[in-house]
Amino acid sequence: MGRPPCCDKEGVKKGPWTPEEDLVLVSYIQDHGPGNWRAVPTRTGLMRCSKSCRLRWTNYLRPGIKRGNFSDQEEKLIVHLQALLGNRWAAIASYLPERTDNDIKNYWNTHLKRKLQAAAAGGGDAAKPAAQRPASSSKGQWERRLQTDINMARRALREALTSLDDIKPTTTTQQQQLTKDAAGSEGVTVAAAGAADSDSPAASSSSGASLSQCSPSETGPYVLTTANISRMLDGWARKQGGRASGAADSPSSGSSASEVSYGGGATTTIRALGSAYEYERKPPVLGPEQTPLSAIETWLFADDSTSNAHAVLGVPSMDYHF
DNA sequence: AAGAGATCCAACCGCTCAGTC
DNA sequence: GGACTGAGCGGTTGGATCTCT
Repeated sequence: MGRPPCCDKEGVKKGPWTPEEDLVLVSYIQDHGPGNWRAVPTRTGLMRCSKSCRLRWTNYLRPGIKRGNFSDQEEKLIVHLQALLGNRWAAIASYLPERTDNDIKNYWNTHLKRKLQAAAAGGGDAAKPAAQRPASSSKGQWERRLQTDINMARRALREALTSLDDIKPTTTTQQQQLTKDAAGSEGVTVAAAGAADSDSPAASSSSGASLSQCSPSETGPYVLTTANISRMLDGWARKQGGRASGAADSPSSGSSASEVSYGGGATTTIRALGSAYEYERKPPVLGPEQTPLSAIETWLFADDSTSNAHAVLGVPSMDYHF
């Protein structure tokens, strides 16, 4: 039996989302939370497939998403997780809370795969994507396998993180700088989000992610706008019942505001209310004082019993041993 | 300056899984 | 237990942008 389409083909809009659509979706989710995607198009009036709405939210509008500019740590982690898990991008993304599976998948396909192929051609095949293992037919099966292999995963991740030590600066000041850089890119506070990572190469790349730093005169309004919507969401959810699109809510004391510019000049000021991901299912974004992988590392080394990891990664109370 | 090719990424498609009746 | 439905996942594609010649 053929599965019926999730939505009628007629009258369903496709292609890039407009800022107006984004706002409608964001406003709806502010009020109702993500979920029940089937109802979203009808309730919002969006001429979009429910799947499209969900995808737009999870991959672009969801708060706490970091775009582009993959760090060496993230890169290494992705490579090793891919080797362990195969192309299970959602599972891999679960270890990188700020990244979407789509983002990781794209990054893998456009950067890492090629890198590894080049590395393999160069002789070393240690990082060979071993994930050409046959995909299991059942999520339950692979989750069980994952459970079974959890220690192997931890070991491999330790190797990944340890090998970073060869890349990373090793002096104290350099480590501090590294931590600061990571924090700068991770601690996307509403006020300063646009200025994150200004010194990284990728920040000046052509990717849409970096465009959030550009002025409207430098970029089209759309990318800037959606980036700001995403940023706006970083602070949205604390106040129940408040609608950001209304922009009428008074900000809580001391909160910062982010301005969302639309189209050719109409500007909607969105008051950011602080960071609370009320409806967020992924783990919360790490604070600016943490390195981006510390949560993973904490997990990674949770059941080990030695203690030189912090010397390597600058993360306190983390064990690290071989 | 302009055209061709390469690159990147947002979005779509089709499938499977899980929950409900 | 089977049918149905919603949600999620991974593969793929279309088009915008960048780079090279």
